[in-house]
Amino acid sequence: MSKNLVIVESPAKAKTIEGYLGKEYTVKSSFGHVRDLATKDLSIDVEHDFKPLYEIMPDKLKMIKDLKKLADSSEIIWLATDEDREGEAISWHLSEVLGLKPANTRRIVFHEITKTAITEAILHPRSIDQNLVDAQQARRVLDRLVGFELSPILWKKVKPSLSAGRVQSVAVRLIVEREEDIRAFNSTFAFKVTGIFDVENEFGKATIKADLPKRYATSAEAKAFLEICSNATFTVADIETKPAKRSPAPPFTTSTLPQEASRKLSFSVSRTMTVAQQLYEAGKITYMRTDSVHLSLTALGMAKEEIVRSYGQEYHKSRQFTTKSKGAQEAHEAIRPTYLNQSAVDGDASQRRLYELIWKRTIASQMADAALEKTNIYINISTSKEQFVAMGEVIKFEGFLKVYLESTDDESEKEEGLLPQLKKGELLGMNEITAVQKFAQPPARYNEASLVKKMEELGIGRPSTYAPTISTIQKREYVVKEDREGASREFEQLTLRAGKVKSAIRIEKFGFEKNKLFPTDIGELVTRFLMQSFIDIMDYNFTANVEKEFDEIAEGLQEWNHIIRDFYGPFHRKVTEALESKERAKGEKLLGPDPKSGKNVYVKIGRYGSMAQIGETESEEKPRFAGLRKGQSIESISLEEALKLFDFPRPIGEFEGGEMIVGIGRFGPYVLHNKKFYSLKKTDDPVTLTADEAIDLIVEKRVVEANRTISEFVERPDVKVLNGRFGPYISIGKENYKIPKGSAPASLSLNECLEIAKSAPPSAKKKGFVKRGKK
DNA sequence: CAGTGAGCGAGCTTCCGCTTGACTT
Repeated sequence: MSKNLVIVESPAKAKTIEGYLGKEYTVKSSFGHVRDLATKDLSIDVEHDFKPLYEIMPDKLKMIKDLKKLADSSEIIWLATDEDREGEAISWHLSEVLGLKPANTRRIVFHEITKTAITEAILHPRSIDQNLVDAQQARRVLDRLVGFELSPILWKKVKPSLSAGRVQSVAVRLIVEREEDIRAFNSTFAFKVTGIFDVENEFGKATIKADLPKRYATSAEAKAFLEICSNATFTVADIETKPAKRSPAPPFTTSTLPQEASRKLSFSVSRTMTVAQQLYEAGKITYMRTDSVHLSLTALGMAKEEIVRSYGQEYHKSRQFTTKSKGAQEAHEAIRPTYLNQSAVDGDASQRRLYELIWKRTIASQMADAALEKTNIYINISTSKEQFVAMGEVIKFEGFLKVYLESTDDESEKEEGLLPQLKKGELLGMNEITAVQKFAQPPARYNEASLVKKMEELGIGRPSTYAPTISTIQKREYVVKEDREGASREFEQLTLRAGKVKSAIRIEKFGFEKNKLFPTDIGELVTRFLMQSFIDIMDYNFTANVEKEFDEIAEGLQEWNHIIRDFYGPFHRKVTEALESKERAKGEKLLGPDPKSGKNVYVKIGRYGSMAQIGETESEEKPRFAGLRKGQSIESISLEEALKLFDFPRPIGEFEGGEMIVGIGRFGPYVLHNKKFYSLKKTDDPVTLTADEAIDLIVEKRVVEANRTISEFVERPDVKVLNGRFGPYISIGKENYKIPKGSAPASLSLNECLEIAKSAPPSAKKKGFVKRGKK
């Protein structure tokens, strides 16, 4: 048994550190938090200074038992959790549950995982900072109070199983409000004039493209301008060149990495985080959940060496960036390769690509500025006071651009290249001038990565929760991520060529969206509901404001339960008020009368989601109901579309003596035949589906079913080897089992199947192990 | 997996932040 026990948060870190410390030290990890508020009810004694009721998390019980054994037999216990609020709290909870004594307990922190940093930390231990721990308790208690008092209001007043919280509700609000802005957006237009001119001088022949800074509001004005140009001469009025520089972006954090991985690699936020985790565990990159852009001295040194070696001294420039985001805690470094001389790693394609991105970004951040030369050429029009301007950009020294350039979300980036050589006063030949009707763009919808960016800006959520929060608001069906078809519109293009102005009407596509976040009916309804009664919690600055209070607790200027008391009083009154006074929110909307019956047609939110209704709920005669289909919403559905929903179920013919009926169910449109259900394909339309198409569906499914069974056993009809979505598996009754690698599924005997089932680990679906956010 | 929606009432749901696996049909 070694003399010293060191406890860190992550097992990967523990492994590395153990190597640095030698055999006098055993290094273990806590796997994050070990104790939390009990899961049942509030678990906060509101009457007695908000005393929290803590409980060891069920999946940590065994680990704590093992740690306790080790701690009891060690001379000194070193608590080396992260140096931030949550890390301090983990150390405190550990010392409580392990029964550590101050005499032989040391709290240490280090900022980078190197032998020097760790030995240095061991030389300068301190004790647990109770103020910082209290700031964390305040954070934890506040989140529980908000979440567990708001959610039940939604269950009663909107729909069961909904949730609300300090972070998720504000994230949903961002998406709802962006959608409202887009709906309210009035697309104005203006005519943009561009000229193409011919150049012919001692440097050769070329063309030059130049824009008119002035835009014209109407087609008539644009046309008048082109006509003025038709017999004008064009001369170079002025040539302006000025040097410019461009600097590299800071190294990655948990917010910027998914943004770039989304833009450059089309990764979702969760995929980026999963792959980054794999790289971290393989020792390839530093920790991936960080809000810091700081690089260690070791990293700076490695970067310099690599850059000088590969590109030369003049490409290197040492930079240290400072973190600007609200509420950053900086317990870690920026995300960077562990070894900067490795520009590539082994692994699957995702790992290699993400690593390359991280490597380039880190290296570029330590490289020299790019030197540019910007050129503006102004072109006079003999018949007008307006001027055309051509803009060009030439790279004089690549600097960091040799390695990496950050992308932007704005796709309409200007390409500014090299301009032909010209002289002041030179005459240009007019090739053509166009005036194109350009529509203004509405605000852009969020995608996952840009939502993370916005949340970081507002200080909402933490690096470890960005990805889970995004999946929570989708699982609760407040938000959907999807593609939407755009629409087409006409625009006018006027062209001046050979002295004549011609007008053409063209068609452009616009509004196409891919993988964007849209609010659902329920998301909009819940946001509206919470905004009415809990505007302060929905405020974009709520988190930033409470963070200031937590900081005061951390500095010892305030008692944590006083802060909570001041918050809880008014908050709880509003909760009671909302429960007593507010009506059930249904988001009901009247679409108009049903032409057949004359009764009103409504859309509203019911227990199972959005639905349409014909007739009144209060009337003697029961109303008819029909669920809205996927992609339809209360906000956008028309009366005609709503009425179509009542055409189901619809008989469409017979097959093998049984009637076929098309219907729309919870899982989308289907055909019912002989008590069996057949889902329609995405391309099939339930309104127009014919009997022949339905028969195709039935036959097709039968083929799949026939291929599903690999083997059956006469002795045990409940045991089967089947083909599933994830490959072959064994099904016994209602349980399914994985087939171990190396055994051929088709040749498994009944005994072998039963053996596999027996030795299989127990199902993880037991209570208490269901992951957050999953249903 | 499969067609609900009124109202009654049982018993359930829910937060954020720190960490990894286990395992899906």
